Amino acid sequence: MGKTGWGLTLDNSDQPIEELRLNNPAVYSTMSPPVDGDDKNPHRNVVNEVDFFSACKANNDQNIIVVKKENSHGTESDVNTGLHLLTTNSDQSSVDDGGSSSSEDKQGKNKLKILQFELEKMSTENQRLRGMLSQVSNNYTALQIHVANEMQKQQNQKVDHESEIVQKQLIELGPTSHDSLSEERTQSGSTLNPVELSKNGDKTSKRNGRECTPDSDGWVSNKVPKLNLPKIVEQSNESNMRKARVSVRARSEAPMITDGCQWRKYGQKMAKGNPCPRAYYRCTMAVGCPVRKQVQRCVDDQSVLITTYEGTHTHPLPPAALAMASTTSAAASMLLSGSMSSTEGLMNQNILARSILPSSSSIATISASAPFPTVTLDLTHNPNQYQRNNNPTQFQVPHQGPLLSQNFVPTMAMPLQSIAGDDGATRYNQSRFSGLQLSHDKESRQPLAHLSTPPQYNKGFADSLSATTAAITADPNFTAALAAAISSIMSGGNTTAMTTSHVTKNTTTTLSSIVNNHKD
DNA sequence: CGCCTTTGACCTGCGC
DNA sequence: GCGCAGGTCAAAGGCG
Repeated sequence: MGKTGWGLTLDNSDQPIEELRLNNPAVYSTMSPPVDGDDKNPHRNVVNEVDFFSACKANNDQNIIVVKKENSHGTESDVNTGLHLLTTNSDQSSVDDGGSSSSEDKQGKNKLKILQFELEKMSTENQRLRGMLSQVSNNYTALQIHVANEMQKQQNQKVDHESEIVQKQLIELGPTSHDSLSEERTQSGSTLNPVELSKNGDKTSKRNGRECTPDSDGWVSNKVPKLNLPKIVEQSNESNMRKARVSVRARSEAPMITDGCQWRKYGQKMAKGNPCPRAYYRCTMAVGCPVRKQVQRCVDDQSVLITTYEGTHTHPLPPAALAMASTTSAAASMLLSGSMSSTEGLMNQNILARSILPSSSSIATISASAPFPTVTLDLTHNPNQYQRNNNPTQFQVPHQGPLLSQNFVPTMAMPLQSIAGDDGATRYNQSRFSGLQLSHDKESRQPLAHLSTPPQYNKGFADSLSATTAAITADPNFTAALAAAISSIMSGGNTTAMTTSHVTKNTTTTLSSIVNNHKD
């Protein structure tokens, strides 16, 4: 993997010029052929390499001029210049050292002006990079939702196909084999006519039927007629979507975390073993949106709010809601795709672990226990403490035996965390993931109270993507993590939507360079 | 007046 | 079959 040393940090507006001087030569030393002092004319190449963004051409043209001056003095034979303007100025001053004091003043003023100009230029560049990062973030979350929807569509088609085959078999075999086929369908996890199910007194079939039939899941009203087979097939997919749950544990004094969506409370129940009632909400941002969530305080630590999301939004989401929605949607989709077979499921859980919970500082638990596969994101942990004891680049599948070691690819969990507080950087430091733990028994997972973060951190999710961007740009490590995520995803083949954007592509190049710089 | 919350009733699945 | 628990519905009331 070739290193690209784009040395600009995303939040360098306040940085001294010296840092830029140190970093920028790396860009040219790595992204363009080495420029020797007496080369014919490397500047054109340099410009081409620097020209990440078309809008930047004017600035680069400025660079050309300055670089020519630089080399014309011949004071730095091995300068890989580009933005190396300070060197130019110092060179000039050194040439004019023998002049009068007034000329020194002029030189000083010129130097100052050039410095100011350079600073402004960098600030502009930085702002543009921030904007692009924000756009990348938006694109990525949108892409996540799109992928989730596509996966759901594929599942729908698959189940529809199975349904057709079953219907053909029913026609061919006649009514006598009807019941046995129903049983087969039940056990294979495909759709089953609930009327036939009710005929079947076998308890095993009944249990399977709960997992596979639409009426078993609350997405579809219990009172909905259940005789129409195609409808049931359709509903079954919907209920499949609903089965996957994403649970978020966060400290909050508020009765409900603000995740950018509008919710309507439709019920409240006392759950067994918990003195705090469980509240049921459904999304009201669009009519018919199937997304629901349950909110309940943790029995062991009532400052911890457990929010469980189910379903996928069927409507456009505001930026503030995209992070959470895409996270839950992706988690649900991947969990569902992972439920196809045990091997595939395990594999997909690994993918899930990487794509949903990878950022390195929160506990994530995937529960495969019935009736609903659930991913739990634990945002209540102090990442610094936890990271001392857990290698953030590894995650475990306890029931699988050997430790599966993988490099994390931070993705969706970061915007999720980033909206979890008021101050971006602080929020991130307090809530970023500290590790990943996969478990097949959600009941056995105990909250780690000793790792708690201060309760004030999660007074409510700030519903601003700009806040997310601020959090990203404020922390270079976070930036690197995000860069790794995006560049990894894009280089890994998920580039269909992203490559359509020139800005996005360039930003990814930039971000991947940031990652490499951080690795160094 | 419309939206939201509250709350008791109801339905369903599951264990015994 | 019965009871329990989870989940949902819908009427009633509150609030802006």
